[in-house]
Amino acid sequence: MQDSIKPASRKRVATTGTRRLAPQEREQQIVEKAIEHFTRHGFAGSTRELARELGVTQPLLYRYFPNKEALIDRVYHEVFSGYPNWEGSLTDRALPLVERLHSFYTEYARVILREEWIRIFIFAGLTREGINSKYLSRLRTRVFLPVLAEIRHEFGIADPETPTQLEHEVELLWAFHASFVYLGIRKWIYGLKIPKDIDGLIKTQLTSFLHGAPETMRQIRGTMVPSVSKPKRP
Amino acid sequence: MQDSIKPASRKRVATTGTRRLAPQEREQQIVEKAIEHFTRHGFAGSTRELARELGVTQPLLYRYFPNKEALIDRVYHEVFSGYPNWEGSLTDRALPLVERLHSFYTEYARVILREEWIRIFIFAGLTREGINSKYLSRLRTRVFLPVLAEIRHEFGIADPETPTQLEHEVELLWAFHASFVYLGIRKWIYGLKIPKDIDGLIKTQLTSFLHGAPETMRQIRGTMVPSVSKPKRP
DNA sequence: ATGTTTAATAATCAATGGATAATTGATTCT
DNA sequence: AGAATCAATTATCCATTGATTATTAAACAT
Repeated sequence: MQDSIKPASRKRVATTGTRRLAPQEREQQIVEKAIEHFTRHGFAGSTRELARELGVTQPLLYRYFPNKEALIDRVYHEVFSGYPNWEGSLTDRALPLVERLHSFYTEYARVILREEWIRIFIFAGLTREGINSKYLSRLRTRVFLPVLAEIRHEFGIADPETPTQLEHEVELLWAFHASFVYLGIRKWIYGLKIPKDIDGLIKTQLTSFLHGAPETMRQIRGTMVPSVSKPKRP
Repeated sequence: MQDSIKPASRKRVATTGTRRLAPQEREQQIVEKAIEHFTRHGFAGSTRELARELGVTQPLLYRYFPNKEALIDRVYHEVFSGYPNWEGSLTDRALPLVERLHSFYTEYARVILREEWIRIFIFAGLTREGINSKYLSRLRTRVFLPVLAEIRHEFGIADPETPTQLEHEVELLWAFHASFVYLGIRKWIYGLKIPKDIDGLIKTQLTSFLHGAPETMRQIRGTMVPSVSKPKRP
């Protein structure tokens, strides 16, 4: 079992029957397998089976986490934290808007089209009400609103005149965004095949979006008259 | 099933403490509450709590369903069956395409934006691999492909020349479709507010889609050259 | 009324799963 | 080498849950 020989520093390289790891290592190992486990079975996945997958007894988990809930929290944050300022480049007008959007969504897709991202996000939404709100409101302020501003700038569209007009614009962005998230849902929840060429896909959707959205934003201005309803001007 | 005609027909009108219902009624009652129950808690929701919500003992459920699995199956089919030929009107060229799409998606949204539809569909996808395939392949053949054909016809676009081109077109439709499904996901899974004016929203998305998609379909023809790669013609 | 049918309950089982306490044994320090 | 430390296991508890069996009692037929 233990390759006892050697100076103490000789850590066992995670063969089966791994015993007595450094706490830090063991914790990391648990978290990683827990992500895998909860990704597959949801948060209802049992600690016993998780322990089995780790090749470890179930009570050991309780040395590292006070209860199952704490482990779940850790898993959630491990998956959804630590993406710093991704969105920064969206407003860099040195580059053409299409390119900015393309490179942002390329990176974004790379992250969210992973099995654990999609499934854990959805599992979390289903069973822990409101837990995703922080992520989603960041998405709105750091992506949706800036992108809308860039589109208005690029296509010379006036700012929205009412909150309702703004919300309609935001909906256009939700729709665009959804086309990528739903790709992940189709793959990792419905079990469908999706195109391999994600990059080509992003280009196509982007083309479609940039043809459709600006024109629609203009119409939103024209149709949805602000406060005191003016007569429509044809 | 003797529906004993006559005076005897005086059934207790489901006050609390309802005992001894006609089997048919009881079964219906169980199914309805089960839809509610599994919608909220997923298929992991316990039969005991379901029984409690019904005001009935848990073993009674086993008089009506051989096991929990059978009840779940029934719930699934109750929610996702029995929508006959919805899609028929999509190809009725007597009406303008915009109107056809508008009325189809109005009706479609009315159905899928319900809590039980969204949540049970997702719960099912997450825990029973492939169970949604039948529904989804019907969606493709009865909605996506016909709509694409109608768009080509309306905008004078040639048929796709390769399977890949077709799949890119289908992706455009998935994206459009996703904008509605994701509305339900935002509401019933993320717990976000969504616009009240769904009808206005459908119109906006439709405008955007019909501005963007046809143009993109033309580009797909131009860019993705069939089999033996011809030189691009500008 | 009386007996038959059967909807519904009471009682109970066995398996599962989260959590705790006591024990073992590998590693490290002196 | 021997003692101390603490990672990991063993044993066990108890609540929950799907499922079965035996019993009760409401409704109907005669």
